[in-house]
Amino acid sequence: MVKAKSQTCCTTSEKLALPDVAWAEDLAKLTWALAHPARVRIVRLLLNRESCVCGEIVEEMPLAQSTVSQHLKILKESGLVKGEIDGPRVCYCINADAMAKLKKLIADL
Amino acid sequence: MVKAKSQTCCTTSEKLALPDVAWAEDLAKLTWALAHPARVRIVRLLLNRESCVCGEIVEEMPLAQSTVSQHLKILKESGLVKGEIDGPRVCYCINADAMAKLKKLIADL
DNA sequence: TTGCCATATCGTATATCGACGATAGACAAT
DNA sequence: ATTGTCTATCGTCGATATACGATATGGCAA
Repeated sequence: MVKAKSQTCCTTSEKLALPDVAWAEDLAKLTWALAHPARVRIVRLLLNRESCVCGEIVEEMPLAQSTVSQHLKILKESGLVKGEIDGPRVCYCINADAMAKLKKLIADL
Repeated sequence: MVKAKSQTCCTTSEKLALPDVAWAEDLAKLTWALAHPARVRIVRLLLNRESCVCGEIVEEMPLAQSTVSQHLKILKESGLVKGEIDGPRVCYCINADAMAKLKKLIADL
């Protein structure tokens, strides 16, 4: 379809430093945590509510408790979410530092 | 370990509108495109170079040409990257609109 | 202790990812 | 037309994601 004339493309061809691999892995890890609609919704939920026990999250999602628990585990592993034991429940909340890091990495893209 | 006293958690408990499902899927689709270090590096490469033919990307990455092509396909499907046929080559570049959308969605989290 | 509740983990099935080599298709040059 | 180059797609493999129900764990209350 689109047929560009030669040389209209690829404006800069000087040698480019390879983007830092560790940095790419950092960002990929954080974005991967958000790479599923259920996890996006969980994060939104936590941001709206400040914090939230697991059971409330399960109620809001059309997923089994065990599935939600797995998503929460992934979010915890990414660092985006923290979980604190609060008696018989677990209270989840956003890790503001990790969220800020994600926002900065994306904004600086 | 960390043992919060009851009621120090879950500060807001009013009814919360379910985050928009379509919106969550939108963001998940974009973040998923970046959820792999190789794709993050490709995006960085394209941002640095304005545009870039496929072959140059392959040279920068420790991956087979077919693998890079697959990652590019995923990036195209997410909308983050556009590819224009330029004679025998394909010139890839960032879709600024999609990138702006991603940045806004993340910033507004 | 016993039982109850909330959460995590296990086990399993299916689907998708991510990698590669091989091959097909498109285009330019000869 | 033939050849060579560049890119996309196919086929395949192992690894991992995602979902669920069943079960284990941990804390609280009686």
